[in-house]
Amino acid sequence: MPELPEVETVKNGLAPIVEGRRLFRVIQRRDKLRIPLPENFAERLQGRRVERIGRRAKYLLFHLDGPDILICHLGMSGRMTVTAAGDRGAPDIFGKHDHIILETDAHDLVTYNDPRRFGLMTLCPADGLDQHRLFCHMGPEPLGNEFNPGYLATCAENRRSPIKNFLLDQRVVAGLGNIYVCEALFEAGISPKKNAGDLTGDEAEKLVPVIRDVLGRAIRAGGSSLKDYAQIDGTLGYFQHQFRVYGRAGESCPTSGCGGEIIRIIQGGRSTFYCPACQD
DNA sequence: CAAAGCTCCTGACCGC
DNA sequence: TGCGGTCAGGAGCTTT
Repeated sequence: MPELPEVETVKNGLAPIVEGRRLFRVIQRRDKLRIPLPENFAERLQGRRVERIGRRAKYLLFHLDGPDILICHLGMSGRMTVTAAGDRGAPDIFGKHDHIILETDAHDLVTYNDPRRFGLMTLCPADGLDQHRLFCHMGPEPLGNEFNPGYLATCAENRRSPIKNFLLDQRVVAGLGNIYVCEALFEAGISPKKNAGDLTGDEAEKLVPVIRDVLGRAIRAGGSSLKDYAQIDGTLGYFQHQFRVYGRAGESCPTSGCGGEIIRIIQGGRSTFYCPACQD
């Protein structure tokens, strides 16, 4: 599933295709994704120039020369595919789950495909992004300066939920998903079951750089993946990571000398993978 | 206000 | 081979 590093990689892959380009044509093949698409969605995008593509949390932002910003979320199963102008068949053939197609004035296609439709696209006034309902309660970026041990410790005070759930709360920090929270807690040696309110200052000091490091490594891996492989099938942002605990229930703990076994538990209805021996 | 529960959706997987 | 049942999962919204 696309987590923050994948979204960053998608952003970097789309930038050279769309930045500075006008949207020559926009094809909308259904009324709604996770939420309804806005009125006149395609018409409002068509003819606009993409000034810049950005990211906030796991949202892609297409900054346009018109009144709107295009907001995209890839949800669970969303993908962006680039089809170069020279590789297009005639006529265009679209897949069952190809929902939105952006054609640039260079006639490259950017296709949004999402089988489960947990993703969304919407528009928001260019000067009102921070006031938009999706963003107005959002916490700081995990890679930004505002997310630091002091902030995290203050935020965690008196909180009664497990640290795992706490870190997934987008109001606390925006863009962390299930995989990277599991990985970061493992690398920081903190139990996912620990109450957020019981987080010590030392643990906050450890956790913040670990989160940055885990995300940073994945982004760098995505960058190299993009460079090496993105041309093959045009799909952006998916690459193989070596996760230490995620998806590894039953395997032995990768910490040398630990000897524990990674287990899977459910927290807040979601899988958590961790080593009960070295995360306490 | 915080925390828990609900919801959207389909592919994958399982047992018969 | 096919079919019904079950499950996962991001994150905003609703309820407690």
